[in-house]
Amino acid sequence: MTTDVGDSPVRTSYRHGDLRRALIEAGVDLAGEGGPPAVVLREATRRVGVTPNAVYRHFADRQALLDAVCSTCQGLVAGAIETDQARVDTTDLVEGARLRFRAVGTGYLRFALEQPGQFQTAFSASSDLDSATSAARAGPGGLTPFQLLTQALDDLVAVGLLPAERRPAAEFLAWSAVHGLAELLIDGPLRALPAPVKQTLIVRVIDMVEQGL
Amino acid sequence: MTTDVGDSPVRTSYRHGDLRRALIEAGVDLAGEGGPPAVVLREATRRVGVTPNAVYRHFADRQALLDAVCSTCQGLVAGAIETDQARVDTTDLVEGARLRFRAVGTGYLRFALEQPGQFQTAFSASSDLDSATSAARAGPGGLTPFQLLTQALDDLVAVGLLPAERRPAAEFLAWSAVHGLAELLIDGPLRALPAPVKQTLIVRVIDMVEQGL
DNA sequence: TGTACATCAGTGAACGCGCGTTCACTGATGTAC
DNA sequence: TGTACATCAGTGAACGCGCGTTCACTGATGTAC
Repeated sequence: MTTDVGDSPVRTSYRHGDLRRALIEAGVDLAGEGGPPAVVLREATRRVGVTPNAVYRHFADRQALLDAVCSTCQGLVAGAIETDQARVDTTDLVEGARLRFRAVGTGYLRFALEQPGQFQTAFSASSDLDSATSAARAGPGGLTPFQLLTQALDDLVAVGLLPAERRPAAEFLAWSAVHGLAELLIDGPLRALPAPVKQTLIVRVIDMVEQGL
Repeated sequence: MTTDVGDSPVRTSYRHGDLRRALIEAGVDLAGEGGPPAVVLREATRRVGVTPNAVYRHFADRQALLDAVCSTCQGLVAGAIETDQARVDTTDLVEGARLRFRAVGTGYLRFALEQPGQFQTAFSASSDLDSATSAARAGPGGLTPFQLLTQALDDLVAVGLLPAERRPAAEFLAWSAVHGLAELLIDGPLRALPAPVKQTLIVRVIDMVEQGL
């Protein structure tokens, strides 16, 4: 099909090389364009340049491909959170913990706005949050989005910003508020708001979580 | 097709009588079984006992039917909120306003748990929140869910429980937290939780909103 | 009160579409001798 | 180093399915005279 710059010809269609990964990547692209329902098996094969039935060498069925795509999208969310956390620059331990906690929210929401389709896919029906069986859900740092949130809350307690008795279930309170805002901003009634207003809402929701926790 | 108990025979298939309403009702049932994608035009006509193309006498296309179903589902959510608000029984004006505010959250979440598919349909992509053009979104009291929330917040301010300077955009903060919890409980990672634990989370999220606002 | 007629809500048949999946196959690759 | 062979990742053709939608039609209903 094509040849390398080097002297050894490389067939990209027959013996693809890494068709499994290529299909997942195509699926992630599709998810970005239209969420989970857009992850269409035949379309993924079209983009990779392969016959539809080739999928079945690597996945049991369409659902298995979709599951892999969901996990990968969750890993991308984790990466966005890690990026925001890495930007925190302070020597103050307490303030550092506080800002890294907030970065979970900002990273999560930033990704939701930048890649709404992939975001929705990441947290659609069938996906787990922290199962250790698959590393695909994790970001470069090895943690899933949910695990990053859990750790940030543990750090808040360790540093004295969150009373230990309020720690239980705190991840679900924080997650609810931030996830709900994401849904309203992406899909719901707030989707038409101008970007700066959206940013203001993001800050205010994270404020509310910080105070209400 | 069938006859009434009375002396006048009633044809239920030909000249249906109120096919438009019957199709919407079938659509709401379908939404309850599988959310928006389950609102399948042909299936709705099957349930009503009518030919698929009969739909086009009453709706421009499938999307128009789905829109009507979404609005109706939003009206059902409004009804659930009104029910919870009606249960508030106190002569204390301040406490009454506070409890009716919380009832917006409990009614919303109660409906989400009881009718997840209809809930998701109510607030899916294409639906508005407060447009006055359609009364279908309103409950028996004539207000949409969003309008009920807005009013409850206004009452909090009137009664002195919410400082006026914190009023702006408060509906979006409250809505985010409650809506997010609904998503996590229905569709997301919390869907397998036992019912009592879910109830505890509901109370805690509403607490968080009340304190964080 | 009776008859002629226009209306229009339904029918019946058919369409093209893209989907996921299955079948028997082929032929490049890596391995054993 | 050369040859025979098993493996298995891909092909090509086809399937049945249910969907939304369009067409020309029919016949019960309500209205005008």
